[in-house]
Amino acid sequence: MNKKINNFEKQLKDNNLKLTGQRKIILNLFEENSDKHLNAVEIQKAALQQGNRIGTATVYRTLDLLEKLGFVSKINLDDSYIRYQFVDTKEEHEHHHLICERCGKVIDMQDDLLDSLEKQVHDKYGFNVTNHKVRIYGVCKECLSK
Amino acid sequence: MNKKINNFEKQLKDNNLKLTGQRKIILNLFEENSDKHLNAVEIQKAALQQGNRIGTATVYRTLDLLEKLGFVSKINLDDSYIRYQFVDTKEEHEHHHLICERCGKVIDMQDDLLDSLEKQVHDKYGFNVTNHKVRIYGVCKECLSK
DNA sequence: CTGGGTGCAAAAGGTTTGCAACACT
DNA sequence: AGTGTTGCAAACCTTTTGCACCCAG
Repeated sequence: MNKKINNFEKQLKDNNLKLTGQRKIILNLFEENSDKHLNAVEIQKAALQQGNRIGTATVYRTLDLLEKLGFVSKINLDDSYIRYQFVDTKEEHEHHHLICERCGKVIDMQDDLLDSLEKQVHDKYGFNVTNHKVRIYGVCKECLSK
Repeated sequence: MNKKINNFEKQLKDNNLKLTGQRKIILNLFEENSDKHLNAVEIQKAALQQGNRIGTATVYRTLDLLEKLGFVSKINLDDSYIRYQFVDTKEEHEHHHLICERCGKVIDMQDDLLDSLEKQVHDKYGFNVTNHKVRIYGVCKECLSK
């Protein structure tokens, strides 16, 4: 229970940083919305709905911090926002996203389907792969059945 | 020679649009820089270097237009710009990008390595794939050999 | 107590929009 | 001639920064 907060507290201490109320709130929001892909504005609104007013600059600075500490990762859905998503520490690479072109839903895809691709890219381009970001567009199951 | 401009002219006519000097200049810039991934500011500067002053709004509106007509496609390299690249009409999907984390170079990758992936995604998520965007991060051949 | 953190408001950076003048067709 | 297009400047939207005040350790 709240292992993430404890881990967070430890990492902050290790870096001479402080566990503030605002940082707790934002980390908790990510925990509660681990299926979503939040941007700064959405975080601020969500906090406000819980009765917690957090300044805009603080939200942006906290997002930077959480990313640097590896608790969230940036994702880009081409909508002019920088979005963030809770990181599952078990994942080796970032996971990927299926984006439905009808309803806009974004489905997380855990599979690491690109292992074979890395070898091909290395052989053909002499390129040493460290990570990859994949967005797959199409129509989701629900929209297909309508 | 200049098949692209002729095709462009035809498509514009079909849509009751006009072939203006600015549009020609911008399309030519894409042709001359088909290996690059230009943003609006870069286009404007490149035009100016050729002695062609084009207004900012015109650049943005022309990029929208070229994208809608299918001559260029948006690509996102996570650098806060909307970038565009000349579309090779022979390609079925957009092509993908290898991004070197040392020198920043972006290499185009024509291979459609993800055909098998589409089937897997369909079987597992009931998701009907229409397109995919892949960015692969790592270290390029030149940087590796240094 | 003291250095890191917060909130405000201003600035920055990229893109979009309104409008009068302009130029393809 | 007439409609689409341009350029300017202002507006917009998201993110960043400076600074005085605040609070966790």
